[in-house]
Amino acid sequence: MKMSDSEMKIMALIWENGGVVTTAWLTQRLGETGWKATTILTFLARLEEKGFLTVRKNGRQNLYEAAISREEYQREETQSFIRQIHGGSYKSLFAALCAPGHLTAGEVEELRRWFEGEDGTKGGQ
Amino acid sequence: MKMSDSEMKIMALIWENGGVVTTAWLTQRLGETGWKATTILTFLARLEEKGFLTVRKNGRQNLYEAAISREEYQREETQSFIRQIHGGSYKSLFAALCAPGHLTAGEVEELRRWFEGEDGTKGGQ
DNA sequence: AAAATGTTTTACATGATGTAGAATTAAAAG
DNA sequence: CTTTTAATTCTACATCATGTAAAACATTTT
Repeated sequence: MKMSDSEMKIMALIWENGGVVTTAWLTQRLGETGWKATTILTFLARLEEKGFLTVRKNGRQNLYEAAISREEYQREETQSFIRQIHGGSYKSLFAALCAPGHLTAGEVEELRRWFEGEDGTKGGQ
Repeated sequence: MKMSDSEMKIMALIWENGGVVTTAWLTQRLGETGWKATTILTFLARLEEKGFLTVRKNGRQNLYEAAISREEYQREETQSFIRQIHGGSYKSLFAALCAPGHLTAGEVEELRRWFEGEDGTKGGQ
């Protein structure tokens, strides 16, 4: 299940916050979007339906908490992306990354160094 | 502009073929999908609208040719993916790839070796 | 001219997404 | 304890992408 752009914007805030958030807190942070309160609530409800958030109540207020970490979501999306666009081939992905005009030589070098430090057993940073 | 799954299936055949294809050829290859001729034509028309195919006529037949290579499409999708899911960070992508349960330690090692051979100036694989 | 064949138009259902008013419910105030 | 207030849930709807294909149209063949 994928997040829409709007849903992603909300999840980004929740992930950033790192804990339980209230609608009020979110609404305040989302002020610049111009979204009405009910619009935000709709997105939150959909995020719960999709399994990305858990909701519980405190009095009449809702408390939301991420049900998946940003890293886990990124991992899942990355796997799905490689399957869809690169036919499941990591090499195809790497070739795309290394193509001229995308990663610069310097960036490739940086990643190579980073790679040398990887042992494949530790998780994302 | 993105390709839908059905459109992608068609493009895969065209890319595989490497040259100009006719509807008849495609219809034959797409036999197992069970798509009606007009359905295929609809997908082809949409692929042209989206700029992925060029069409020209030979008598009453249409001739289709890819307007973008598979590699170029993969590059564009990869860039867009990194922006959307990893906030533009290559490191975030790599961290997701190296997370336990995705690439195996052996695959990481293989990629690391492959990376060492890269100089960042040459194109696809 | 008629028939066959390939293409273009038009159509429509379904589902995702953005958007938010209405209705409901629960807490706070009086 | 009743009325107000504030937060949430329901319901609604327009738009767009997608899958699907019949109907209509245009060319060749026969």
